[in-house]
Amino acid sequence: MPNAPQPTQNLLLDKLPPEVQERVFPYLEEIPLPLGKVLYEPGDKMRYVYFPTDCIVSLLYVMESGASAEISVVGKEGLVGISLFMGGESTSSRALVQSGGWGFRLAGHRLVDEFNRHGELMALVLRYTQALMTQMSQTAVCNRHHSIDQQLCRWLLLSLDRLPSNHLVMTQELIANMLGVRREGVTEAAGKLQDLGVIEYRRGRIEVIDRPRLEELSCECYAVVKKETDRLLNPDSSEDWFASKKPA
Amino acid sequence: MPNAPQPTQNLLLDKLPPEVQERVFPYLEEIPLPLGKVLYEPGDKMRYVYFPTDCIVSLLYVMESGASAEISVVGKEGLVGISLFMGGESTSSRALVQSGGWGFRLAGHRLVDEFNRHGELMALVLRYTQALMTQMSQTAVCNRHHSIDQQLCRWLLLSLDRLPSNHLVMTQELIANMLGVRREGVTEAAGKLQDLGVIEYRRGRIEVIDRPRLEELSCECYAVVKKETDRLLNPDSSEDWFASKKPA
DNA sequence: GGCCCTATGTATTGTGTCGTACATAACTCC
DNA sequence: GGAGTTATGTACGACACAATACATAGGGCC
Repeated sequence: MPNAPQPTQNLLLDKLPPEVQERVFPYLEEIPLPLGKVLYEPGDKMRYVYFPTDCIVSLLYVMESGASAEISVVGKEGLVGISLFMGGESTSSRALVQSGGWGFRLAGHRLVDEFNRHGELMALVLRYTQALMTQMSQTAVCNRHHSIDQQLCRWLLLSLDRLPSNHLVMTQELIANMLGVRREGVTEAAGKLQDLGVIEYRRGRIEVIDRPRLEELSCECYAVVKKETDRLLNPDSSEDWFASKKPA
Repeated sequence: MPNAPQPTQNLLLDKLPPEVQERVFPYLEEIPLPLGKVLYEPGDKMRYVYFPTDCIVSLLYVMESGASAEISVVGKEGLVGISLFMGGESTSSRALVQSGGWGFRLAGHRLVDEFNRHGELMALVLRYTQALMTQMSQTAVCNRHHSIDQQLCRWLLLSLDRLPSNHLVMTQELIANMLGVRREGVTEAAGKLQDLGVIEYRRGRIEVIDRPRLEELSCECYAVVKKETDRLLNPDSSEDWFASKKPA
């Protein structure tokens, strides 16, 4: 984990106009977000919103049986805790750090105060929320219609977009929990991708070698989410939203 | 279809404070929403929002292959066209009338104007949007983990809550399209429910006989969505939100 | 009443994933 | 370096659902 992150590494914070940044940034707290940290549980009244810079947070639902399924992921393009400004103050899902790193947190009432100014922050976080809904929708579609092989490709691509390098620190067991499938299913799918030369992995680490091929092997779900996120959050440019602040 | 619906049959419109109703209601247009009508296609810039009174609108995604999957349903508890105030102006899904009836529509700019007053309407539609997200999330979970039998129960219950009586005018083929499964799978699941005395059906019509039993047979997904919707939209009361305006 | 269209019923075969069990290999820690 | 722990590999039977094919029956329409 590189230290001393900047708030502007988070793409939402980066995009705020200077006067909003002046109001908000003094209250941001730099905070480590290690793998496995739970930002909130179902029903928890939220006290903070989190702006990831180089980590990934999964929103997932855990069933009565203990089985789980990932609903969406949040990285540097977004924020965790939308229910604070949506009005619900809690959700029925859990927010779990899936890839460790850093982020900034902001007291809930500070965010709500700025939201209530009805300015650029409000517009931005609402558009982000719509992008998140697209991701949730497509997760539902993907769970219904696509094979584990395809879903693993989608998942790797979503993760890759949110990370500064082309490797993930991640066990197959953890991926299986996210996708809501058996670990053995992930082993088999990952084995195929390795045979094809698309990824290379060792214990707890996956490196993506051939990203274009990975996109070909993925179902359409990744592209739908990516395109819609670019459209909603980066309307002025056809450029890749995630790449726009990627460190060299 | 009964005619001459009142705007207040839609629970969101009903819940608005009188002064907001006075501003908004004059611009509402009563509109028939027959089975199969498409309110918008993916990417369509929305011109109206729709407030169903006694019909059900499905938000669904249609894949390149032509296969489809329902993301969520909207009835008298909600509105169709949230992307107007979320800022995206379009979505990647299709809105299709799944059970015919009536509703009211409002020009998009009228809704946005009222939303921008930052009053009760904004708070209400944002909370509704969060409820919709819960439904989308749970659809993803349900698609991953639950059997067709369980999903059919969930789907029947979601529909029933939004309809004025205990029967649905609906072919098994249509249900299969919504759930994203084969029609034969629905036939089998419906046959089991009929054998159990939970429902009765003939060509294109399903009557729910034993709703409590249906809730028992359903997966937890229905209850999660129901409880969260009640919490978000009916915070002052522990009463059933959907039943609160149900005609006798 | 009889015809036709469409909704529903049923059967067969194939495939993907699950549940389970166990083997092997990599990394850690002493 | 060796032991223990954890991640990954592999195999086998069971099952749910898909794909396909075709039969039957309900209800509208002439």
